[in-house]
Formats: sequence, C-alpha cells, structure tokens
Amino acid sequence: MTMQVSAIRSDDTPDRSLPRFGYIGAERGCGGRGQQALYDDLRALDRFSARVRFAKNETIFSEGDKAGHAYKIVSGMVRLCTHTRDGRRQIADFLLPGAIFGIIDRGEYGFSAEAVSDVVMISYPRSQIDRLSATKPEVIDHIFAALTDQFMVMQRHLVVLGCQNAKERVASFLLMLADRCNAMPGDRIDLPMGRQDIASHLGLTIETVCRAITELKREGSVVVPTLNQIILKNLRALRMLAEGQHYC
Amino acid sequence: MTMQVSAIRSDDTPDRSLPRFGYIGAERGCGGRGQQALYDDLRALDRFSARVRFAKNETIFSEGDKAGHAYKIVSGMVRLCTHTRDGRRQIADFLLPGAIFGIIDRGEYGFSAEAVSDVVMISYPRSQIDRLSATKPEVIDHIFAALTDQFMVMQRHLVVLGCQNAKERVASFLLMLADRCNAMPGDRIDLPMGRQDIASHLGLTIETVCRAITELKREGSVVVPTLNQIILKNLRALRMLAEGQHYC
DNA sequence: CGTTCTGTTGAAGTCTTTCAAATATAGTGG
DNA sequence: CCACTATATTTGAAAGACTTCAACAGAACG
Repeated sequence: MTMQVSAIRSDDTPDRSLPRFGYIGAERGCGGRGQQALYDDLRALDRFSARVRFAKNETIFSEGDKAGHAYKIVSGMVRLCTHTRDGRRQIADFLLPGAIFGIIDRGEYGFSAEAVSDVVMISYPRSQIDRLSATKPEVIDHIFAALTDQFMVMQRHLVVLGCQNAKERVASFLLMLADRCNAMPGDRIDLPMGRQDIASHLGLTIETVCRAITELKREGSVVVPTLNQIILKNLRALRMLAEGQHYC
Repeated sequence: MTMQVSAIRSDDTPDRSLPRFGYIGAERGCGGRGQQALYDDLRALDRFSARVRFAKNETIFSEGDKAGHAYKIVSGMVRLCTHTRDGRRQIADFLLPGAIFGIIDRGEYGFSAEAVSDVVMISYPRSQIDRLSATKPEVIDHIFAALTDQFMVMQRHLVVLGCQNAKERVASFLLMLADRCNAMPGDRIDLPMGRQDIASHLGLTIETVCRAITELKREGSVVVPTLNQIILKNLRALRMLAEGQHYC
C-alpha cells in the first residue's frame, strides 16, 4: 500500500533508500507525493469531516448506494468488493490506513466497502470535496494521482487473475501486502483478512489458498507464526513465483 | 463500448429506448454525457491534433514509454495490454471507435497499446491537454467521467476473471462487445481480434475459447458466419451464463 | 469448558491446459 | 484466378490444476 503509507509518513522521509520487498507495485511510489499533497489538501475539509468507526465485517456502503461520502482509513482494514447476482464475490482490493476511497464514484458507489477488521475512518462529504475541487485545481490533480495509483493496482491484479496459477497468486498477494505495509524483509506482516477473503481476492477457493500457503511454508519461503501473521523468508523465491521465471 | 458510442452519436438521441443487449455494462451509459462533452471540449485541441494511422498488430506505444500523447480512435480496434516478464500477456481491454486512451497515464504509459486491425486515430499532445485542463475545469470533470467508466470496465472484468468459468467468460465477452457496438439483437458483431486475443483477455487458452464458442454454437446461442463475425441468437441463455443462474 | 466458526488436509471429480494433429483461412507469387 | 505456403482455428486425447466434498484440527468466544 505504497500510496496509503506515503500518505501517513512524512513526505521527506527518504525511506526509499531502505531495502524493500521490491514488489512490482513499489514503482507505484511515484504516486506517493500526490497522495501526500492530497492528504494536506484534505485538511481544508476538516471542519466537514467526521470520525466514524465500523465493526469487523460491517458494511460501510454497498454497490449502488448514493455516493455521499469519501473515506480515509485511520486504522484497520477495508475490503472493496463486488457481489454477483448468484452470490459469488470478488474482492477488488484491500485498503490499509491512509487509503482514501469513494472519491472515484459519481452518484452511486461502484462497489461495496466492508470492514475487514474494526475500522476507524474519517468521512468527507462528497459535496464538500467537489466544492473544494472547483476552487483548488491542485486538489483535482492529486485526486487524479490517487486514481492513477488505483488504476495500476487494478491492472496489476488483472494480470494476477488472468495469467497466474494458485501459488503465483498467493506469492503476488503476499509481496503486494508486504510492500504496502512498508514491511522490511523479516518483518511480521499482518493478515487481518481471513483465508476466504484472500481466496475471494485471488479468484481461488479457500482450500487452494491454504494448500498454496502450506506449500510455501514447506519450501521455507514463508513462516506463519499465527493465523493472522506471516513472515516472508525467501524473497527471491517469492519474486520468482510472482514475477515469472526469468527473474535472475 | 457505451462511452465511445455515446461520444459519437448526438447526445440527445434517445436511443436508450431501443432494445439493447442488456449487458451489465449498459448502465455505464451514465458516463455518456461526460464523454460527449469531453468530445466537444477536445475540439479546442484540434489545432494541435494529428491524424495518425497504425497497421494491424503495430504497437502504438509500450508500457513505460513517455506518455506524450492521448489518442481518440476514429476507426479500427485497439487492445490495451500488459506484457509480463515471462512472456505472458494480459489484454485489459479492447477499444472501439470513439474511445479515448492515454489520458490516465502520467509521465509514463501504464500499459501497451496495439492495433488489433488497421487503425486511424487522432493524437493529442498531453502537454496541450494539461494546459486545457488548467483553464477549463469542466474538461477535468469530463476526463474524470471517462476514468470512472474505465474503472467500471476493469472492475467488471475483475469479476469475470475472478469468478467465472470458461463458457461464462466467453458469454460475458460477447455480450460486452455487443453492447459496446450498440448492436441490436440479431446483428452481426465484428470480432476483429483473433481467438488468441480473446483468450489473452479472458485468461484462458485459445483452445478453451474455441471449445466454449463451439459449445455456444451447438446450443444455438450464437451463430458464427465467418471467423470474424458472430451473431447472438439466444440472449437469455447468454445472460444466464454471464450474470449468474438467477436470471429468471 | 463446550460450542461454533475458521482453517487445514485428504480423496475424488471436474474443468482447463497441454500436446498433437487436422482443418480452415489468408496471403503470395505465378 | 489458381496453386501453394504460412498462419490461424478447431478438434481429440491425455495430463495437470483447481475445486468439491468430507472429515478433522485448531482458534475464538461466550
């Protein structure tokens, strides 16, 4: 979650020099400054903002609802998903603290947002955002940057769903998550979402996700201290899975 | 390709009353007015625009290239794709006449664009678009609408890749295409792209796409007069496949 | 501490891919 | 215009990957 993280940390922190997981998504950092600026600009919205909280698994809004608010996550995790007519579900993305969502949608939300864990967020009335956009062109610019980031996230995910097998998908997912958390190699990474959520994100069944993780454990690529934590041990192996065989 | 079509036809043409394929994507028409307006606004760019043509299978630009131009398709079809390190390829979308692409990207293009058939386009320098955006806030607004549309396209495709089996994917693809062409039930729909392109779009192999089409033929859901044309015969059956079993 | 939910593993079944071959289409030069 | 060659599509058969179903294990919670 490069964009979200960079919205939190001070922009001049040059942690780009530190070792990173090198997930393809890392390039997305270029959108970071935009996010930081957006964050600053949103301060102008403070007097209209409200602190809201949602309990684990609570629905924040549903696809088709009138898009009245945009949200910025303070703590916890949110999933954006689409529910199909026949009960299937596709999780488009998981959002970490710092992430902003609900700004893309005009009129109606295009997807549902649900709390993965207990979540605290700031809500901003869309009307005020639109008003601010009209007076401050740079705000638009930064929202644009956020959009571009989101686009790249989705596009990368299209590749995952369109081209990768189960193990590759799980590896991609873990690397993406590690990168978004700004985790360092060896760090414990939080997995607030359940296995079923991971499955719904990766277009697999829960069993297949389990088996893939088990295999990664067996190979020594990852260690799973608790159900909701994971440590990436062999980055090279994970990257080879996620980014294709040619990787060195 | 609702947005593209609506960019071509006069905006007050109420063809929404005509029978349509009813692909889920049809709702996307809400972005239509934005596209129409964008189209008008782009006229202000005319003196900077250039007519360009690309031959079938020619690369228009590659992922990572400096994003110097945005394009509007006049005729022909363009595919937007991502090439992975190990040679695999994911086609994110096929674009029809009226479609505008290359506006989202800042600095570098985030994907490659290739001509599916011989293509004629209008190219607009990004610098001029940015300049125009600064002076005309409504332009931004319309580009935004275009972005929203593109987002919905990608999101719908995520569901296709994440939740559907081969036959469902092909059905979704055909309905989407029919809707974008603004085709009426019974019309011949052009398939300028080869089977391999369809496969790369749907995350399947070419053989599986063939088999799925063959099966749809056998069931009488479609008729395939030539390799590059298809007629949707049984919309109800196709929709049931694409939108889930609950569809009446 | 028992109940319930979530996660893990095993085995069988299904769907898709892979590999191979045949057919059809498109393109080219005579 | 036809024959020929190259390319693309279709079909078949076997292999492989993922899913499904079922049972078990483990964590969470009252």
